[in-house]
Amino acid sequence: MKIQKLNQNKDFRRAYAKGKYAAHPLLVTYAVKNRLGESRLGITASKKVGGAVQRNRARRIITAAFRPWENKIKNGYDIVLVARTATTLARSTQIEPVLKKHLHKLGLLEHDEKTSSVSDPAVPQAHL
RNA sequence: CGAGCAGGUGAAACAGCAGCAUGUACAGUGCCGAAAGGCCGUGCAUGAGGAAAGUCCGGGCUUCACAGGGCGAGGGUAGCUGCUAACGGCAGCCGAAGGCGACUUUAGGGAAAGUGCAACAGAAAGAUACCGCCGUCUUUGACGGUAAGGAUGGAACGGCGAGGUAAGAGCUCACCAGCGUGCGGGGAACCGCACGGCUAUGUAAACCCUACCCGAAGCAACACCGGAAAGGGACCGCUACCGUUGGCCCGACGGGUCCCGCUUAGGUGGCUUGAACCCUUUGGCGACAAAGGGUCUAGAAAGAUUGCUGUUCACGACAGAACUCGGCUUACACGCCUGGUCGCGUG
RNA sequence: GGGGGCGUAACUCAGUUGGUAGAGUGUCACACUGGCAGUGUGGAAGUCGUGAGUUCGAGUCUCAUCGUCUCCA
Repeated sequence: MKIQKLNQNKDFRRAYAKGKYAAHPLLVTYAVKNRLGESRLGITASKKVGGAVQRNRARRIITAAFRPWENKIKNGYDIVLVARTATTLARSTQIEPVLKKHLHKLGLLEHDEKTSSVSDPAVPQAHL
């Protein structure tokens, strides 16, 4: 199942206002049901994250972390992934467990196998 | 060897796996569509910067306005000569300031066209006598002369010395500074010399004057496709039926087709071959120009070179194209190259 | 991507031709009251976002820079 892109401002605002969310210093995930019969994904990095270089990097890391889960998402959801300041300093391998935990918590995976609770990875420090 | 000056250049490298965008080739009688075309797969090629940034200037391009010329308003620039498509940019030179020097910095036209302002202080801020000095008289003062001295200030009829005088003063003279005229040099800014009257404060990044330049807006421009709801025009019909107005009749409106058209969701183009880049030669002090040869080098639309692993080193700064080009300004870890200068030592 | 504005006391704002920076609210002290509120009197509080330049002298003029708001689909 190919995930569509979410690009309308009204859809983002609907996700923030009505959706369920899960938060972590590296990533915030919002999810809300839509009536399209397919799922859509939006990734945002606000100006608070940094300049264009930092925001592009944050988006790329989150895209890379999301790729393994792309085919396992339930249909009919709008998902919004929000980058934070610490995301710029992280690696995609550190983002992925956070995303997995969030997807489980929000019930977005098709085969909801019972996983052992994932421990939060440490937030990277600035000098790394 | 040390210190310092100027210019140029690079912007970590390599390998493996996975992945993204564009172009191209091939394949499936695959999927969507009336069609044009789009989507899906595999291979190959290409894929951010010196500042891509700030948006401070100047162009290309597009739309609107506009016959041509003049005057005015508003804005900009300001030594001279050149370079350039153009510029407020660049090069060389001149003047001024700084440095032992290599060299650096410089909004650097006009204040005798006019107006304004110069707080406080000071007698007085281009016009003047407060104290002082000198002279005269009707002598606790008045009048006249005087800018050498005091005091105020950022700035006070140029500075300093000598002569001169009642005391003084470019009144006279030497030197310096400034202004004007003449001669000589230079392409010009300007420089040098001579003479003259001895006078004019500062501010034009205050108004202003002089010379030159400028139509406005910007790719979210604009063009095309498409065209919801309302509206306008033309034609058809003016008959039947229905509704509204009306007590009723007549009449009016609501009808159909075509065209125009504001705004709006969406799509396509604009979108990358260009004052382009690289090399060589020639001309020029240089900016740059000319000739010859070679190359095609991002073009997205929520927005593309990234994730993970490994190796090496100098251990990686500032930072991400969005129509495009030439500059300026600002940010920045380090490395390399070239040419001058000063000091010390040795020959 | 491209236009336009605004930064002054803790807060909200004034500040005409450059010449000692003000107002209201708040805050502090004192007085009126037995105490509080309220009123009155007096006081403190400012690198004028930052850095250069012009000028004798910049909140004001010029340039650069930082932050913030807003408009254009």
